[in-house]
Amino acid sequence: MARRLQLSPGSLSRLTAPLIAGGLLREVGEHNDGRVGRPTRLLDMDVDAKHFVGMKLRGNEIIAARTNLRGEIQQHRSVQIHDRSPKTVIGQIADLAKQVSEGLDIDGLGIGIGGLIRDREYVVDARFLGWSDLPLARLVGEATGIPTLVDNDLVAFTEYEHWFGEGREDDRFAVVTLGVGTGFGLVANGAIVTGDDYGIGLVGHWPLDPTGPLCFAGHRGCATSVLNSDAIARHVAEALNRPVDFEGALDLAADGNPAARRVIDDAGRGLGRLLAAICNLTLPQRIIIAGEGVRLAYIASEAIHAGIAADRDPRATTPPIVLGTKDNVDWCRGAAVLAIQAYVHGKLPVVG
Amino acid sequence: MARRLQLSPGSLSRLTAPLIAGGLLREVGEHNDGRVGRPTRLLDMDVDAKHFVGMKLRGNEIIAARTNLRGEIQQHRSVQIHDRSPKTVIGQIADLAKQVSEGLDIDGLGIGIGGLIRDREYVVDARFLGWSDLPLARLVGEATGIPTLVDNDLVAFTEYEHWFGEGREDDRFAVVTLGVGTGFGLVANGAIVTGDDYGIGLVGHWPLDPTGPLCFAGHRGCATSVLNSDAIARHVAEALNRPVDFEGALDLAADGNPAARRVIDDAGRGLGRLLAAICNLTLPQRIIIAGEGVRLAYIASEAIHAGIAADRDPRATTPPIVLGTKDNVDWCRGAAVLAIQAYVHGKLPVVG
DNA sequence: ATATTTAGTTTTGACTCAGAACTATAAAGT
DNA sequence: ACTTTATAGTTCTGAGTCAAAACTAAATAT
Repeated sequence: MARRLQLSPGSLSRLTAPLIAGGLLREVGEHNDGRVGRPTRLLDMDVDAKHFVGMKLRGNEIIAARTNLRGEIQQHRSVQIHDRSPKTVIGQIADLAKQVSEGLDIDGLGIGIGGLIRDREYVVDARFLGWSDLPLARLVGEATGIPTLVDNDLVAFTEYEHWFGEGREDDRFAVVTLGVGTGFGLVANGAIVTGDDYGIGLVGHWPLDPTGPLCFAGHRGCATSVLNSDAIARHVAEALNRPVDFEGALDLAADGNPAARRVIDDAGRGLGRLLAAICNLTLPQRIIIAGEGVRLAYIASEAIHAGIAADRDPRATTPPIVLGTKDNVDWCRGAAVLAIQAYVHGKLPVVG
Repeated sequence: MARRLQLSPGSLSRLTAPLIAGGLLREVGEHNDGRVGRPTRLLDMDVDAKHFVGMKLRGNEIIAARTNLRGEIQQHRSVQIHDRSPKTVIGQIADLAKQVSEGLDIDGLGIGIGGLIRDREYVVDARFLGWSDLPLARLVGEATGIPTLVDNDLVAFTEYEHWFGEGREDDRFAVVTLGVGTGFGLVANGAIVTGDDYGIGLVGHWPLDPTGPLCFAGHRGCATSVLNSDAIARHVAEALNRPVDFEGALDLAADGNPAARRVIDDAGRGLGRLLAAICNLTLPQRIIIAGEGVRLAYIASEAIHAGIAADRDPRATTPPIVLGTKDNVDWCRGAAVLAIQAYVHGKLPVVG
């Protein structure tokens, strides 16, 4: 279905011709829904015409994936970080890029990092790696020969959802990630909302429960103390007086263990209040919850909706809340989208 | 200073010629900063070439103002509402429009209402007037002969700040209004953020203080119970056991009365926490505080900053907070901007 | 077999833009 | 006082884009 969005058929021919010649678009058969007349020639992007690599840097691990033009993962691999010095890590990045490319030509490399990044190039501050003021994109570009872009991992993840994920139809949506930290990303008026502070972790100590436990920084019932997977595991372990990890805590809650249920529901209610705040301030058309700890949102669904209801006007409509996977490779798709966007916009940096 | 923003001088000539001929642009002398060469011919908008009227509808009052193309007020007037039937109010609107126009040709009329408005035309729900599903813009257009647009009062106010006010340089800013209700407006990525729920009063019951008083709806320490001017006056009056109004309460706090100071500081701290939430979620470049109750923000400045600090990462930078006036006529400028925008975009509705 | 309907391409004319050529107006040099 | 130089601003020109029209292609309907 060659839908001509606001474009005359003449212009469409003119514009698609070079893309077909260049191998980016391809005719994929014909379509005729029983009506009279010549059938339409279906055009589809040849999403495998180009390849990109996305990587997520964590404190002790690099995850890498090769994707096509749509951010779909074709190959992935990870490696442990033992030495956090930029030189060593950049060497590991270059090796990993070579491994996941499998000899294919890579058009761009995107890297997502939890921290403060400037201009999709400089790591201003990434404390979990001990890095600051590092021109990472240029260094990796030189080491790999691939045009490279860097950004905050949540920016990258949000861009993925915006271009190819659950938010692709929306002009306005929010992303919340659960795990060892709580992340937030926002798209409004068709573009991601960022600022100089982005990457500090602005919702990490959001007050969720005035009667909740204290976090290390002294906030009562903040996201870190109520919602983080470590905190949840710890609270359940303390209640049961035996070691429990995050997944174990969720299992117990799902099986009806009252102590675990209470901790999980407190977390769910807190998350709901955060979602209510997001809805009240940013009026999203959709909320996407993802991250390693997303299973919490599946198990505490009722508590989440109770938390939302507590802080919203009863007349307000709550947008659909979609839950993603806990797969860590998803972060790589986000990182790859940084490169895909630069490719599409003709903004890929020149290497060498 | 004819700055050609991304435009060749040739195009600039072509584009400005019809605007000068149409009377919208005007040459206002020459300028030569001592350098060699022909001096630049300065162009300025003839802001008085067109006239607009903005009105704010409240429960018992209509405020109207005539403005120029820049939303600057040239004349204003108000009238009491005794009968809230649409027919009567529309008649008053028409009278008021005629009075403030003073015989001048009015190019557009904007109306701001606290409530749910659709398509800048329909009043879906304005409970303080008891109106619902009223095609107000069309009816007023017919009654006055002036192309008319309606929108939520906060949308209108935010658009004013966006086009001509404190936010005109920013791509991203927030507006908070204080008074008998708490209002919130957001501009992100260069455009206002609204949704179907806008107009319900989404921050009205925002939780500000877990130990605060209860509001009528049963929320502890919500914006209605902590921040509303009525609530503040009541709390001070109860503490002093004598009648006090909002301005009186502020006067007492400014003079150092401990009970008043405590109520005002609680309100300021609560407002600060709301501002912190806004900053954490929307990363504004500026926060504008206005409304009838804005004096609270002047008097409780320290408490506000303490409230912000409580809920923000210490590394985060807080944007400039600018305080507006408590003048009710400001709302009319917002309403007029609705018409100015429609005029500039060529979207003024046809009347008759 | 011909007509009709829908899809898609090529042609055409209107329009926009940047750059070049040109005109206007100042200060600086002789 | 006249010429030169620098800057501002207009008009002209050629490239590019677009929608509409004319035309070609491929299906069903009669």
